[in-house]
Formats: sequence, structure tokens, C-alpha cells
Amino acid sequence: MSTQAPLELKKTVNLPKTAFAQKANLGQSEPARLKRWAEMGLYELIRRSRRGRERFILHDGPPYANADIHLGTAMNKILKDIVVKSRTMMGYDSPYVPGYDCHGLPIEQHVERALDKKGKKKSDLSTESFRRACREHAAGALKSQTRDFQRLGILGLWEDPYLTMSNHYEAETARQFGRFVERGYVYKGARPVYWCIHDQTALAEAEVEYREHTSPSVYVKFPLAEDSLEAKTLKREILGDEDDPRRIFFLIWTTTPWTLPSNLGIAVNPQFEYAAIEGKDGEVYVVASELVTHVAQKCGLGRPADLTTGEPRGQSDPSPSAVVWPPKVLARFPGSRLERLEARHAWLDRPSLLMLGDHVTLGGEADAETELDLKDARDRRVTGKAGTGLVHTAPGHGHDDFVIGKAYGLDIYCPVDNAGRFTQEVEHFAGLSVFEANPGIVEFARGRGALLFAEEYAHRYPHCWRCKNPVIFRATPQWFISLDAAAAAPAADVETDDDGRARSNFTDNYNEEVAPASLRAGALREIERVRWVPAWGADRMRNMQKGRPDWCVSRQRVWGVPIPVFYCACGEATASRATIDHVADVFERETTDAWYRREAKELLPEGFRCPACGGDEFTKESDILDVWFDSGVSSVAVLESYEGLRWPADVYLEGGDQFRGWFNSSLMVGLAAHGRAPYRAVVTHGWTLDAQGRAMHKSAGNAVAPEEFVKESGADILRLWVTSSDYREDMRCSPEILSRVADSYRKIRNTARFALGNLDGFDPERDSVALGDMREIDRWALAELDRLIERAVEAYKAYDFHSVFRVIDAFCTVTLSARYFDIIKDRLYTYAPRSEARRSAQTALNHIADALARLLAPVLSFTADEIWENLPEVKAWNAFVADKEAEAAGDKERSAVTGGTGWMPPSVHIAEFPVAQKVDEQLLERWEHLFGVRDVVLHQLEVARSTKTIGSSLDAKVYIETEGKLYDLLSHYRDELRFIFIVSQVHLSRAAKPSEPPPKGMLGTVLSVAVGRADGQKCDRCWNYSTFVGQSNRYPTVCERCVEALAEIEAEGGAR
RNA sequence: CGGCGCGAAGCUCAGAUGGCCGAGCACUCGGCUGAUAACCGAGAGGCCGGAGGUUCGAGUCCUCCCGCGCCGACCA
Repeated sequence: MSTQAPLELKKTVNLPKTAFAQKANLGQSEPARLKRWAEMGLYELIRRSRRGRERFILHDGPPYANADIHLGTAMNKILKDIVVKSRTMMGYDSPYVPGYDCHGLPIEQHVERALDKKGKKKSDLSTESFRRACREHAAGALKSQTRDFQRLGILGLWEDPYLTMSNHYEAETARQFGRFVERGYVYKGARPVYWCIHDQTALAEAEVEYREHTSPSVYVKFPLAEDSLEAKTLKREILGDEDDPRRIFFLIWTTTPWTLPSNLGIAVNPQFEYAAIEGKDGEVYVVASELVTHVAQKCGLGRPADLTTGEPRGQSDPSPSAVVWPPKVLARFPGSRLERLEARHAWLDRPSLLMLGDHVTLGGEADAETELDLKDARDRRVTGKAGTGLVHTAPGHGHDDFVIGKAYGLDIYCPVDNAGRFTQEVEHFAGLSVFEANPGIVEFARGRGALLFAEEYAHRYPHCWRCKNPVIFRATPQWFISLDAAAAAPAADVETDDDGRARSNFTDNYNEEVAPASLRAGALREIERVRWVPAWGADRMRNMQKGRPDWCVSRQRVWGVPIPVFYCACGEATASRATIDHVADVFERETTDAWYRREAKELLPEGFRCPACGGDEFTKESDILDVWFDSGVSSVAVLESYEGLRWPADVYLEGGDQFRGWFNSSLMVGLAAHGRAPYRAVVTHGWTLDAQGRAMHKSAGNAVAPEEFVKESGADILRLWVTSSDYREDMRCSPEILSRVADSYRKIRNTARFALGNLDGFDPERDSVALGDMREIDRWALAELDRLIERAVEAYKAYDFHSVFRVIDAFCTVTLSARYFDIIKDRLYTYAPRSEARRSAQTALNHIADALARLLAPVLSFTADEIWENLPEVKAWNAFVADKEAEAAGDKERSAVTGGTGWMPPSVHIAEFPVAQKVDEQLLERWEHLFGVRDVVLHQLEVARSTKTIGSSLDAKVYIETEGKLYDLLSHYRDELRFIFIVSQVHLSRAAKPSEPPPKGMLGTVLSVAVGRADGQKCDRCWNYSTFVGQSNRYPTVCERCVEALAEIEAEGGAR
């Protein structure tokens, strides 16, 4: 017994102490940590630590370098970061090279708008300076995006991201186009695009705005070509006699009469019923059955006299529509009956083919220009009927017309020049602008007797966003990549022409064994080899490949990679691997600016001559490549050029919108380059929605701005949101949801804090207790930890991140906070600091804190690192290092560091996931039963509280009566029970009578729990009740356990 | 309209092979005041989007419908 004065009880209690703050203050602490990471070169340290390990490559899909990032972009990058970090912690060498998509229309538009504000126009600038402005804009945008991504805690090669506008990338893009050419996939064709005849430029859908416009609405008849067998059969069906003198006409309707000279066909819907009706002058017209009345009314069929007088036909039905006698229907037949019949053009000596198409509607407007905007057409379909159910088809002047025309092998005929004037081949109207020609064409048709009706028609029509003039649809020459052409056999340089295919050698690195018969076939084969997460991705990809038309890679733009093709004066197009590689080498040195700066001659190999005519005068193609082609090239341009990466990637991870986008274009390039998919697995995530499940739009005001939120609440909260939601589905986000996430964060943080706080002064090397010597509940906690490690790592492997969240969250809330921590508090606080009982718990806590930091690191990248540096081993090592440094600097004042000096990584992100020990299942099972009993006890305590028998659970003494196996179990833990239940005393007794029949599980046996006041008095130190209190002279207010602990503390030198 | 997906407590999610729908958070109430802008407990809260069908029995299987999202763009 000490001769010193008794200790002050309060000071002998070991309360938690840690530098790990309860309040995270992420808004400030995260930037500070980012700075430290940058200073220590964390990403580089990680790379070095994984050198020589098996690689795992996530290939970044480049976000568009236009505007600031939005929530979806943030989520995408966070998910990628979680993948990379988790694979790194599994031990892989998993570098991350971020990228940016820098070319494309939105940047052009942005630059144009900026010019607008300065009162300038695109045409005021040279192409070179316009492109320079685009380049600068992209550079600025990607810089600010980089800052935002870094702020989210995403680790990667930010100093050297890949840019689709870099020299090498642009060169590689051109080279890859050359691969497609070489394999014979590239051909030149035509395709209709929006065209502004005023600005003489192609327009994107986004550059078109719909305005009110009045067009001539005309009903025109196309005669059946009677000479074929099929036509005769039809005639017999309708008229009963193939020699009947009456002629059959197909009635079409259009609001763009100027496209009539380009008519090559008539589309009908195979689902609709059509009727042959009696028309004027003994003619027979074919129209959709449902529109017979409408057409009759418009065209004055039936009883023209009544139409003109407007006199009601019958008293019973005075409505205006009733004035028309429905014309006599001669026959009805499905639309499919008409397929491939031939009509004659309404006035030209040319056939017009009958085709089947689902785009044909009964609402009218199934017309070249307007049908493209489906929503618009749908809206109007409801408002009223128009048309005939037969659609005038000019493949050179409409999207649907183009598609159906292609399917039926029609020409993409477009006798209209850049200025919107008919070319010489158009009889009667050559040289006229199409809009000027409209009235003339109507009159001409009337004169030929082909016109049944014409009127003015007000509707919404696409206009140019810049000059506000109405636009037209016009087919222009385009480069296509064929999906069905078989890869060509090796051949010498051969150029492409309008319908030809370029042919050349296979490249060296092409995998001929898996060479696909065609891109489509290759794609379908590769889809089966790729792992899709979620699995339905394969279905979606497969379905998409099946019906896809050829890939049009031409864009009539300037901000992109030029299509490296030359045209000889003789009309021959030159594109071969040799010429393209030559151009690419120039791009490699000078970027694609060279294309606009240099003459064709300077871009071709010296002395190059046209293979067709031997000429040496060339012009350059003015189209650029589709930006999807750009980004599709990334696997080759990036994976094969950055050190540490490799082709193919292990995984691509993007939103579901990329099936048709990057996943597809990457697959195409992969097939052309290597005959394989560029990815082994494809993970897709959903869209970000608001609380109501609506898509987020800046304009709708429901968008969560990531930078703002991060500044306020921290990136870790946003990262936890990403992890807590199931990304495979659409993800909802709102202030409420984020607030729930912040709750979870606080719980996890507090849990870690409790562990760290109770490790104050714990030196793992010196103080750890061997597993076999630990208290059983501590071993239980470690067994639970092992189970957590197993599950969490498994979930990380499966990209099942929200399961990671679930198991960690459950571990923190239930296993630790509600059970383990609550129970061991007594031991941690009241036992002597160095007692084995306390060190046993600390040993478990140390493992737990360490494992939590590692398991959380991919998700809570900042907080996990903060936990990490508060771990005893890490603190010790850091202090050791600091000490060595001080020593080296001649600072003798510093005291030697005590404790472990084992190496610990300076950041958790260099560390690896913990390895689970074999889980002791029997121990876990025993404790599940104990916790089952605990639940019953807790419930009874609650009852006792409600009757004011007790307040704190330590006021209680619990009486348990049971029998059988349960009694045996509890009896084995007899002395532990009061701690497990957190009560002062437990009285266990065997139930008088065993239950019968034997219930399932031990908890079903007889178990009665009663609660009373604890015996004795409350110990001033540990707050447990004990009859011992008062018996110690030195510490009269304290229980027997505390007397013992105090003696130990005094022996060790008093209160800390 | 076509392809794909989703719809379960206020929120985020578990609910292989059909068998009384669970957890955490939030909420309400209570306890504690030695994790304290913490901690512990209890309670309440679900026509499992709707309607049919198969079945002794359906959140789960089938059909149809409704709502929402992505894709079908020279958007990325």
C-alpha cells in the first residue's frame, strides 16, 4: 500500500484520448490532405510500391472537355477511383491515366457563342484560328475539370492525362482510320443531313430550332406501273379484271413539294389496312383505310357538288364532315400487300418503289423533314389527321427516307446543291432554289393532272439557329464504316471510290486467327467473351449490334481529326495505309493543324501520284471524323503508349449511355486494330436522378452541384453516397439523401474514433496480447472482423460497392457500437492501463481500427487516411522517422522514440487490404446465442425502466432462470454475463422443469428474465453496484475490482 | 414507337431454387451524461407500382397495364 495520498478517482479512469477529431470538418481538412498527398507524391509512391505486381488496368472513358463536371461525372470518376484503389489494395499494380475528350461540336458551338458576344462570326475567322480557339477552350475546361476531379480525392496521373487533341492522339486517330481503310471497311456514300442553304453548312440536330412555318400541303397521285405481273394481280384483286381501263394511283401527301423531283419510292405501313377507293374521273386511289374520309374531304371525292355548296346531306347529321359521301371502297388489303410493287413517278419517267416501313403513321407529317423529330411528330399525331398513309420517299431528303431507301437499295438521290438550288439534271426547275421552286412544282403537278389538292399548311419546321432561315434535308457525300463487309484480303494500295472499298495489307499486330468476317460478326462474337456488369449489358449490346446501320464517320465540321483522304483532279479518292500513315506522322509532329495549314502536296509522300491517272494535283477532304471515332481509338492510343498500361484493359466503367457510344466505338476500333474487344469487362452505372426519380437537369433546378456540395460537406460524403447507392440502377440524390449519408458517415467516423481513443498509449509490439490469451469477447470481435474482411473484399472484387457499404455500416453500428464497444467500455475505462484485461481489448481494437482504415480507404479516401495516421503503429513509425530526421539535423533535444519501429506506409493508399484469419464459426455461433439472451435481458431492463425500478442498467441485478443447453452455455459464461448485459449483478439458476417438447434452437428453451435493484452500493469509480463498497479504508467509496485496479495503478506510478 | 433497365417502410438497401417481408438511418418515446453537436434501448411505420393468371400458397413465376430512366443524335 502506497504511502502517498489516495488518488483522485476521476483521474484514474482511462478515458478515450485521440487527435482524431469527432467533427470531421471535411471542407477544410480534405484540401489540406490533398496538399500533403501532392507534396509526398502519393500517386508515384503507390506506383513504386506496386512495381512488378500483376497489373489491373481500368481504362478511363474521357469526359467531354466542355463545361464543369456535374454529379453524374463526379459519380463516374468516384466509381473508377474506387475500382482502382480497391484493386491496388488487393495488391495489383493498377495505374490510372485519366483522359479528356477534346474535339467535337459542343466546343465549336461554345466558341461560336463566345464569338457572337464579341460581335464576330465563325466565318470571320480562318479555320486555323477558329480551331485554335476551340483548342484553347478545351484546354481551359479540362484544366478546371482536373481540379474538380482531384478535389474528389481521385488519384491518378493528373500531370499527364491523355487528351484526344494531343499530337500523338490525333496522329493515332488518323492511323486507326487507316486500319479500317486497310481492312476494307471504309467506303464513301451519301447521307442526308440538316443543311442550311443560307449559311451553306451542315447543321447538327442541336443547331436546329423549330419555328412556325407555312408550307404548301399537297396530295399527289402516283400511277401504278401496270406492266408487271404483280401489278396485274393487284389490278385483278381491286377491279376484278386486269384489263379494266380504270387506272390505279397511290396517293401521297407532302409538305415539301420541292422534294417530289427526288422521289424514288412510296412507303406504307405493313400494319395498316389500305383501301382502294373510287376517285375522280374513273380513277382508283389507294389510301389508308382510316384516312379515306379525310382524303375524300380534302380532295373532294365522292360528291364534289355537295362539297362546294356545303349543303348538309341529311337532316340527321348536319356536321360538315357528313356532306361528303364516303367514296366507294373497292377493296381492302394490308399494307404488306403492296411491298415492292412499282409505281411511276407522278410526272417523271422514272419508277417509284412501294416499300414497307414502320415509320409511316396515320397522323401525317411522316414527311422528310419533320419526321426526324419523333416527339414533335407524335405530339401532332394526336392533334389531328393529315396525309394518306402513304409516304412520299426521297432518300436524299429525309432520315427515314434514307434508312428505308437504303434497305430497299434505292439511290441516295439529291439533285440539290450547297446553295439549295436544283442541279441541271432536274427538268423544268434546274437552277431554282428549292423554296422558290415550291409554287412552280405545285402548279406543274396540277398541270400534269397529278395534283389532287393543295393548301397552305402551318406547322413547326426546323430552322437554322444562326440565320433563322428554314433548313432542308440534303444528302451529302460521307465516309462510312461498313459493318457487314468482310475484312479484305491483302492487296496493294488501292483507293476508295464512291462505291468501292479500300483494300490493303493486314497490319502486323492484327490477330488473324480471330479476324472477324465483318465488324458486326466480330462484335457479336466478342460480346460473348466480355464480362458485363450487370449481366444484361450483353443483351443490350447484342441487340444494338444486330440492327445497326453502317457507321457514318464523316462530320462536316472543323474541330476534330480530318479524314485523311485526298482527291485527285480526276475524281479519284486516295486513302491507303501508306498515305494515311504519312499524314499521321505529320500530325504527330504538328497536330492536325497541319491539315489546315499545309497543302495536300506537303501532306502526301514525296512524289506521290494518283494511282488512277498519274496526276499530282490533289485536294484535301474537308470532313472530320466523328468524335466517337476519336474516343474509340483511346484503347490503342493510350493503353499502348503509356508506360505501365497494356492492351486490352481489364475494365471499362461508364454510364449506360455509352453502350451506343464509347463501348461501341471502342469495340469497333479494337476489332479493326487487333480483332478483339479492347476490354475484358464492362461495368455500367445508371443515371443520377433527383429525389422524385426525375432526371437531373440544370434547367430543372433539381441538380446537385458536386463542387458546391464538396466544398460544404466534403468529398468523402459524396463518395459515401456513391457507395451507399446501387450504381447499377439509376441513383437518386437529394439534400435529404445526402443528409442520411452524412449520418452514416458520422457513425463510421465515431466508431473509428472510439477505437483510436482507447488505443492511446497502446504500443502494439509491447502491449499486444496473444490471441489465445485474449478474452473471449475480444476474440469474438476479431472473428466478426474476419468475417467483415472476407465479405468486404469479396464485394470489392465483384464491383459490388454498395455491399461494401452495407457490411461495413452494419459492422460499425451493430457489431461494434451497439455490442462490442458498449460492453468493453467498462474494462477499458476502469481496469489498470497495462492490465492484461485491458490490453486484450486494445489488441482487438488495434486490429479493428487498422482493418477499418484499409477497408474504407477506397471509399472514404480522406477519412481512412486520417484514421491511418492515428494508428499506434503508424504514429510510432512516423515519430521514429521524424526522430531520425531530427537526429540527422543535429537536434539532440529530441527524446528517443519508444515502441515499434516497424515500417508502415505513409498513407493508407499504399497499404493493402487486411487478410482475414480463418473465421471461428463455433465461437461466433456461441456468441450469437449469448446476444440472443442479451436482447431478452435488454427488453426486460426496458420494462424495469418504465416502472422506474432502474434508470441506468447498472442499477440492475438480473435474475435468469433457464435449463438445458442454454443453461450450460450461460453457466459457462457465468462471470462474464454482468458485463455482457452491462448490469451490476446476474443471478443464474436452473429452471425447475425442462421445457417440452424440445424447441428449435436453444433460445426456445425455458428462459425467464427478471430485473431488480442491484445489491450493495454504487461504486464511485466504475458505477457498478457492489456490496464491497465501504470495506476499503483507503478507497471507501469503491468496489473490489476498483480497489485492485487502483493498487495496480499506484504501483505503476499513479494516475496518468 | 423499338431496345434495355428500374418500381419493397420517409431515405438507402437485404429478401438464391415461390412458404408468416428484414436491416441501418430518419421519426417518436425512454435511459445515460466517462465516445457528449456523442452513446444505449424500446416503439411506431409496408394494399412489396396496378390488374389479372398459375399455385394449397406469389415481393418472388407468367400476361397485360401504369410510372420513371437510358439508348434509338453530326450530344458526349
